[in-house]
Parts: sequence; C-alpha cells; structure tokens
Amino acid sequence: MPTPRARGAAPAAAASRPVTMADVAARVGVSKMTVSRALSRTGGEGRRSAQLLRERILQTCREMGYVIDQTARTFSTQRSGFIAAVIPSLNNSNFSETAHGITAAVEGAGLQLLLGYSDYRVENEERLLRELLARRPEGVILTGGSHTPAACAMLRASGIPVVETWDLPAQPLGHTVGFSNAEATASLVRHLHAQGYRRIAFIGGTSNRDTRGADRRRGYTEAIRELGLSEGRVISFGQPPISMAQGAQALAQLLQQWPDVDAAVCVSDLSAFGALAECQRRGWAVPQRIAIAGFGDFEVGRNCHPRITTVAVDCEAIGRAAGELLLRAIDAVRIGAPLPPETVLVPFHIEPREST
Amino acid sequence: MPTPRARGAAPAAAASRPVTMADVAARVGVSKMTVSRALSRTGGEGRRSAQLLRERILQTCREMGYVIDQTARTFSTQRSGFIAAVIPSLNNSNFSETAHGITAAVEGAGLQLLLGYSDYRVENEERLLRELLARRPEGVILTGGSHTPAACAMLRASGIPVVETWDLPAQPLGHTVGFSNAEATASLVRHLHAQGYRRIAFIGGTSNRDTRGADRRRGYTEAIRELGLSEGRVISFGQPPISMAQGAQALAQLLQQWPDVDAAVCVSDLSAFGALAECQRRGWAVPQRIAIAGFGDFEVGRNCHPRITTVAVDCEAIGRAAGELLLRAIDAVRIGAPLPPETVLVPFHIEPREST
DNA sequence: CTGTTAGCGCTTTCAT
DNA sequence: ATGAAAGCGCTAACAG
Repeated sequence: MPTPRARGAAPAAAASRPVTMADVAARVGVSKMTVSRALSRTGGEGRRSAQLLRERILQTCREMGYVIDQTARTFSTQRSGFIAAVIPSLNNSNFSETAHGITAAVEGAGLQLLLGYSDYRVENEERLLRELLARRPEGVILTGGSHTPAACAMLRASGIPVVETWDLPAQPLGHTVGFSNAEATASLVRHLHAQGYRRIAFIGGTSNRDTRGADRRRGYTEAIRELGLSEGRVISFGQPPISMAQGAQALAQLLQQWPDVDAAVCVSDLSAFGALAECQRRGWAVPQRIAIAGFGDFEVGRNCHPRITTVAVDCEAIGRAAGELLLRAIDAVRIGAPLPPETVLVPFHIEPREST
Repeated sequence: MPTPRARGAAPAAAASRPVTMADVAARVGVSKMTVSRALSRTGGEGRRSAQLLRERILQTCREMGYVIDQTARTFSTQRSGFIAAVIPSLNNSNFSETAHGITAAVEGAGLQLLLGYSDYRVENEERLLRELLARRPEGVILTGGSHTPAACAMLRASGIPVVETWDLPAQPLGHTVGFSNAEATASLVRHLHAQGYRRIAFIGGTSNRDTRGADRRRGYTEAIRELGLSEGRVISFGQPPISMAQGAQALAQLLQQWPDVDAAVCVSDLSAFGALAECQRRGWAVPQRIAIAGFGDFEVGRNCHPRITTVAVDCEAIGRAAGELLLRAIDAVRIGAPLPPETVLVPFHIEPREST
C-alpha cells in the first residue's frame, strides 16, 4: 500500500525519505509482515517456495538500499538493543579497557554499548543519564558509587538493571563489580613499609569529585596509622582528572614541605609519572633519594625508566564481569524474576618495580 | 485515560514498566498533549494559570521519576537527536580531545554524541556504522578517509551529512576537517635538518590499517629525498595502536641496524616516549647520542624528561570544527538545500623541546 | 490555551 | 505460511 507521499523507487539514490519496509513489500508484491519475517528469521527451514521468496525479499532490500529502522523496531518491541555505560573519562586506559571488556561481554548477546563520559562530575553524570535513559537502554553500567539523588531516582524509576563498577559502594543501587580502593592503597603502603620506607607521603586530589581518589587517600591514612608511622604527609592538588603536570607540581611542594620524606604514594600512575619526571629534572635519584609508587598500572608506568611500582587491577575483567552480570540481570528482568543484588570482587595486586 | 495494564502509581518504586506520559497526564488530570507541551516548550510567557499548571506538571514528572521516551519521540518526529562519531581508539588523548570538541560544538544544538571505536580496523568501522545508521543519526563524523566500499555505500544511501576528520582524503565522502599528515611530518623532518641532523630515521607501523601513520611515513620519505639525505632508515613494527613498548623495541632494532643514526622521527609521541625510555635504560643520552621526535603532542611528551619535540595539532579544534560543520550541514539538509562539500584545514606546528 | 485525532514503521496477535 | 488489524508513546495538525 503506497503511502500518500511519493517515495522514490530509485535503487540507492539519496532519497529525501529513507526506504521503508512497506516500499520493499510493495516492490516484491507481499505484505510488510512477510518482509519483516524474512528479515528477522535467522534462516530457518520452511518450504522451498518460501525459501526462494525470502531470498528474493533480501535481494530487493539490497537493491533498494533498505536499512531497517531500528528506532521503529525499538519502539514496537520495547527493546532498544543497547546498554549504556558512563565512565569518568575517555582518555584513561583504565576506563577504556573496562569499556572494551563490557563490549566483549555484551556483543555476543546482540547488544550494543553506548558510552558516555562524565568528566568526573556527578552533575554531568546525572545529565548524561537523563539523556541515556530517555533512549531506553536495557541496562546501565556506572563507574563508582557516588551519584546525585536525582540520578538514583531516575535509575530506580527506570526499572532496568544497574551495575556499579570500580568501587564497593556502601549502599549499592543494584549490582556491583569492584574492589576496595582503600584496601588496595593500604596494601601498597604496607608493601613500602616492608621495603623499609618509613616517611611515606601521599599525593592526590583534594576534591570529593573523585571518590576513588578519596578512598585511596583514606586507605593510605589508615595504613599509616596502623603501622605507627608519622602521619600528615598529604599533598593535595586540584580537580580530577589528575594529570602528570599536577603530579610534578605536587612532588615539588612535597619535598619543600617535608624534606625528610622517603617515599611518595600517588593517587594514580599518571601523577606518579609526573612526580618521577620532576625528580629527574631536579637530578634526584629514584628510588634512592625518594621512592615513587602509583596506582592503576598504566602504560606509562610500565614503560618509563625506572618503571613505577603500582597497584595493578584487571580493568578489562571489571568490564567483562559487569557486562556478564548485566546480561544475566537483563534476562532475569525479562522473564519477570529480577536478580537479587550481586557483588563481584575483582582481584588486585601490588606490582613491584624499580621506582621503589 | 488509563492503559489496560495496571501501572503502579508508587512515586519511585521499581515499576515493571516505565512511567509514561499518559501516567503523568492522568495524575495531573490533563491530557497527554498538555504534558508534552509543558515538557517541550522552553518556558515561554503564557497566562499565569498556565505557568502554574506547567510547574505542577514538571513537579509531577520529577515525583514520578518520569523520563521522556526518546525512542517514541524520535519515531514520531523523525528526528533522532543524536549524531554518531567513530574514532579509532578510546584510549588516545588525540581522539578523546576531538570527541570533547564535537560534544562542545553540538550540545548547544540539542544533539547528543554517540561514540563508537573501531580499533583502527575498517571492517569494525563498517559493522559499527551499520548499527549506528540503523538508529538514524542526523549526521556522522568519521576519523580518516579510508573506509570499506560497503560503508561508503551505506553512508551515501543514508542521505545524512558526513564529515571526515584528521586527514585530507583524495575523494571525500562529504565534508572534511583535517590537515596533511604527510606535510606535517615533512615539516618536522625539515626542522630536524635545520637543527643539523643528517641521518634521520623513521619509526612507525607497518600496516595500512593506520592510514595516518602511512601518510606520516610518506611525508618523512618525501622530505628526506627532497633534502638529499640518505634514505631507507625506516623501522616498522606491528599493528596499531602503536604502543610505547613497540617504540622501545623499534629503537633497539634501529640502533642495531643503523648505528650511525642521529635522529629518530616516531609516528606518535607514544612510540617516541617508548624509544626515549629505552635510551635511558641503555644509558644513551638524548638528544646527544640520538635525538627523538614524536607526533601529536601527547601529555606524556610534555611531561617526561627530556620533553619530546613533536608536531602539535589542536585536536579539540578538529572536533569543534567538525561538529559545527556537521550542524550546518544538518540544518541545510533540513531546509532542503544540502551544503556543498566543504573542507576545513586545521593548523599544526612544530613544538621544539629538549629531546632534539 | 487545551483537547482530540491520526499517524510515524515496525512487530505482535490473531485469522486465514 | 501469509495477511490484516492493532498498537507501542509520542507529537503535528486541527478543533474548540
């Protein structure tokens, strides 16, 4: 049945309006439903004549340059076929590896990953989430456990499964895949203590914008206290994302304020590398004059000289686990039996290198 | 008008079905249209009573955790409200800055950016594009000028504006925002020549997966020839994304194969940094024993010691220009007067630092 | 200013 | 195995 407005039958010309399923059906001389079924059926058995018809339909689609309208399909089936993930920053190998892991986990299930980044701000996360949820993702993966009340409300109202990653929130919104940033940093401090370091400082951000950073500082403080070391050697710089340049600045400030310091634990490998480079610029031997440790096992820390002792986390595994958990949760919702909240702990380990 | 299936009126309980506009309308006691208008109208003048009603509607939306169904809206208006961009890699500050620039340019126009990454493979790009185009983006931004024939066909058939970035393709699909990677690398070689270097090598990838890398190598070769320097000093390593570790390996190979080399031009700052660290490990002074230059002005090259001479490109400007151009093209299509193909050249410059 | 009606392109359901 | 009708949630167009 041709629609009122004229639709070009030209094979692949940039039509003013895209070709619809009805156009294809009209051309083949069948109903829309037959085309719909030909496109969705995976290629079943059927009669010989049906097989041929199906082939003819697919061929016609190709000829006409027809691409199924996923927006209409989504609308009709109430299944968008994608999941949303919000990460703090694109330009951070930890999070981009996590995104890879998510992709790997969900692509087999025919779901697409839609990515957004918050620049480490919960307000941005809220805005992003509003836009993302408006497109009806089948599930959401978040980084960290800190969100605005409005964001939490939207997430709850959406009724879709949520996985929080990279952290162990006290009150999870749904499922969790992560580790204790505080515990990991405390392990690192204990490792340095075992190596003989006693005047250990911490270099990190000030704000609570980066809650993982704050957790790491807390882990440092707790370990220092527990080991009976002298406290208070904490240098704070500005807002995340923590940069190499900030690490360099912080190191300069650190050595001016506490010249006796013998080791610096940095909130990430990026700031650790900045601190390391600053030492090289000043001619201070690392680790002889001062030891430097980081967090996250970034490429730069594995490849610089000396290489940086760090806390290694399997970022891609976080993504894979989050993706798999979300998949199970989505299936569970679909059959009407929501999954009770689960927590997956991912392991971390200290990677001793030449910088300490 | 309540729909057949029961819908919980509970404020923010995890409803099995998301709240719809009809639910909100029923709660407020108006029609769907009034809610629709209250949500879409920017906040005009109107009567005092209408103002109050609008406020009450918005408040009810908030209370009920209502999020507009963008899929239905898209379907109804035939405007998806998003643009798609494909970048080679997430974990590359050049491309993530470009993505930032795109976001900055389009968010004012009420468009959302949907990001995909191809891992430097045109086949991945094609697959991604198929899924993206099925969701009816209003425009597409691509990285580079190399795509599969099928991808080009889909793009053309979609009839939506396309911008290619980071390159100057010989046969653009639509609009272009970029610079000549070959010319930029040639400039760098001429800069090194002016500094007195004569036995200049190139470290880069082998494959044509990274066409920008291949262009840079071509620029190197042309400049070497033009300057009458000795040719052939090219070390190639594996597949992109080019890594720091590959740069280190390549440097070792380079010095073994051509011990007389006095400068190395690397395909990116990442491989340049790997090469630099390898020199430090071997105790070879940079730039005295060998000078090292990179491409892209990455954070690591600005912060390491010595800092790396590089070709600086304003990546965010590429994104902004691409976003603005796409916006104009989308508007032009909407009024039925497609924009003729445009090309925007973004500037680059040599950033001399201590590594040369 | 507000309500009513009629689709957007597809799939589901039921009939043939 | 195929077709016809209904409807997913929203908005454009028109009526009041």
